[in-house]
Amino acid sequence: MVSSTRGRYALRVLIDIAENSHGEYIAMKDVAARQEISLKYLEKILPILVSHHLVEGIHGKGGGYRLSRDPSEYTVGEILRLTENDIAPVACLQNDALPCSRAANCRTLPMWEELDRRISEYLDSITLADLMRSTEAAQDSIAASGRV
Amino acid sequence: MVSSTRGRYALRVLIDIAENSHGEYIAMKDVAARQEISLKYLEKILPILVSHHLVEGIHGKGGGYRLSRDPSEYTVGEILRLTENDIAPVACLQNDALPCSRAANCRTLPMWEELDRRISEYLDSITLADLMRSTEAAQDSIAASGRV
DNA sequence: TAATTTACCCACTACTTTGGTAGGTATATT
DNA sequence: AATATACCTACCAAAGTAGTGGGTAAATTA
Repeated sequence: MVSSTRGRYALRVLIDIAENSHGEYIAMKDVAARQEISLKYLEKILPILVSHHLVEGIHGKGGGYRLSRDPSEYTVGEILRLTENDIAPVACLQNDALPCSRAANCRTLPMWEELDRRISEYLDSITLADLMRSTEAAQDSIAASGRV
Repeated sequence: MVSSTRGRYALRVLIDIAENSHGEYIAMKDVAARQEISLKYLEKILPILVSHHLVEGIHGKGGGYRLSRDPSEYTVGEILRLTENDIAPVACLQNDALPCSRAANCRTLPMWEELDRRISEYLDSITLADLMRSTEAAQDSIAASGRV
């Protein structure tokens, strides 16, 4: 699994903040309701985003979170690398992997490396701005209208 | 994780059989020794390959396994789909996934679908024959020789 | 026929990750 | 002072991973 709920929820939260805010702070209570994600679980994900300066949070009434940058300046790859343990497709390519004594003669390693490269390349090519307002339904309606 | 040890070992076993056999049966004891994988664990993986007719096994002295087809007729994607629970990069695209009520409005689903498509396309484009004799070392020596 | 070698089968276990929940504290606003 | 919010720590249930142990069945060889 490249992405578990933690990474996927992180993406959805950031998109929700981007879509519902124009600089003001958004309460997680509202995001949780809109995204149908438990508030308690969101509270475990947000500190990761705060500590890496993807969002800024303020306490107290009227508080919440806002993005630190423009949506076009976040890539999906960056967000997943922070929230997932590792996005490598196989254990031997994970950051904490022990060196493998068979690596130099491994018949499959070059393939895994190329797959890893392709996954990263794709995820790094997509920004939060690309994801905003993007849905299957929207794409279908574009297709139906002939605007393809 | 796209591939756990089960799928990776399955690939290595099939490559080992392909490289060390010319039609005769190869004992798992020997594959286990060459690949440094526990024989007991291999014995859990092979029945999966037998039941899907990727290999044929015979009992008794001189027995073992051999490939059912030419190495060029196995794709990595096919092998991993049999040995891994699922190679989808996210839970909502797995075969046994429950329908998601948010799918039509999900901002991230099209991206996950495209990622899934790219992973499958790549893994389906590589055959066992491609992997045989392929190593980093071999690629390095090709590069060093200027034969790139 | 007996011994040996191999595939094959079933039960069990230790460990890690995932996806949460519970209950509270700190901080800011009204 | 009351309220609303972020933030923190601990805990838990379920599932998946990566095995091990202890056999049985079938084929070959001596």
